[in-house]
Amino acid sequence: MDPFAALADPVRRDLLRSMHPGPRRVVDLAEGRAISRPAVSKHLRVLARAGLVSVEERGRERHYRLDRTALEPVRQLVSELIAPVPPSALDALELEVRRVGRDRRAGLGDGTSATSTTTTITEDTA
Amino acid sequence: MDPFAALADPVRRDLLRSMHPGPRRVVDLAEGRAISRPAVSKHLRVLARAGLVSVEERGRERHYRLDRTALEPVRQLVSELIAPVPPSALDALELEVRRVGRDRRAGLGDGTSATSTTTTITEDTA
DNA sequence: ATCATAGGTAACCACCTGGTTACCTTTTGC
DNA sequence: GCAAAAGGTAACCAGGTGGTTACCTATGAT
Repeated sequence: MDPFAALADPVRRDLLRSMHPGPRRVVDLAEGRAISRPAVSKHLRVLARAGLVSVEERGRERHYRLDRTALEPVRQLVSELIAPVPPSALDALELEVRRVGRDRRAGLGDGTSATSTTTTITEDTA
Repeated sequence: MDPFAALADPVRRDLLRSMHPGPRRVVDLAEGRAISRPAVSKHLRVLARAGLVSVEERGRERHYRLDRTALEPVRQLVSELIAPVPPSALDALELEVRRVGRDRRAGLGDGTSATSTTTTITEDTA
């Protein structure tokens, strides 16, 4: 289970937030939640396998601690995607534009493209 | 579908990377991949519903463009979790430490805790 | 010694997900 | 006008996910 998949569940994200200030016991982590303790246990196992938490066994208690290093791939992807197109990639973009141009060669004189419609799909509550 | 869930799939992450330099057509996005075009279509719909991409219809082509703004919640969570414990939260940490101390009152004199074992679970290839 | 507490595991279940093939519509090229 | 290309949708299927209850072990408190 990679960190991305582990972060996909809102419960797990919230568990991580709970551990942010410091290690937490399973009972404490389960306390406020609507779901059962075994469910929390499962989520913690997922987080552990993703490397996002480490466990410290203290007697009968297990203290789960956030392991920030496993967030690195996520941080990296986000900055990679947020970053403006690097100069070195401008060639590729240029090529793409030229290829599209070739596809619709002779077509619509200016790029104002009357048929072009940009749509942002909004969660249609299906 | 929230952006976190959308990013959980490696194919979708790669699709986003493909769109990073600029908008891409569905055929182009499907080209290199092992999966069928309808499968790509489905992934694109998921990305669209998460707000991570927008579509520009150009005749029979649909150009999918990365929408960076939808990445904001992800970026925020990561920095929230990576950030060191803010001074204002130190009280909570303190309280937690004190509570644990109360729990094992009279117990183990120093904190060197012989029974304490920190374990980092590594993907056991189940 | 005994009882409560912490917490993991197993078995089960409903539902979602990601993939497929088949098919359909619309636009474009000739 | 007609064939090809772009791409969405439907129906279907296997497998994963998240939840539950029941149960078990181990540690700590009295």
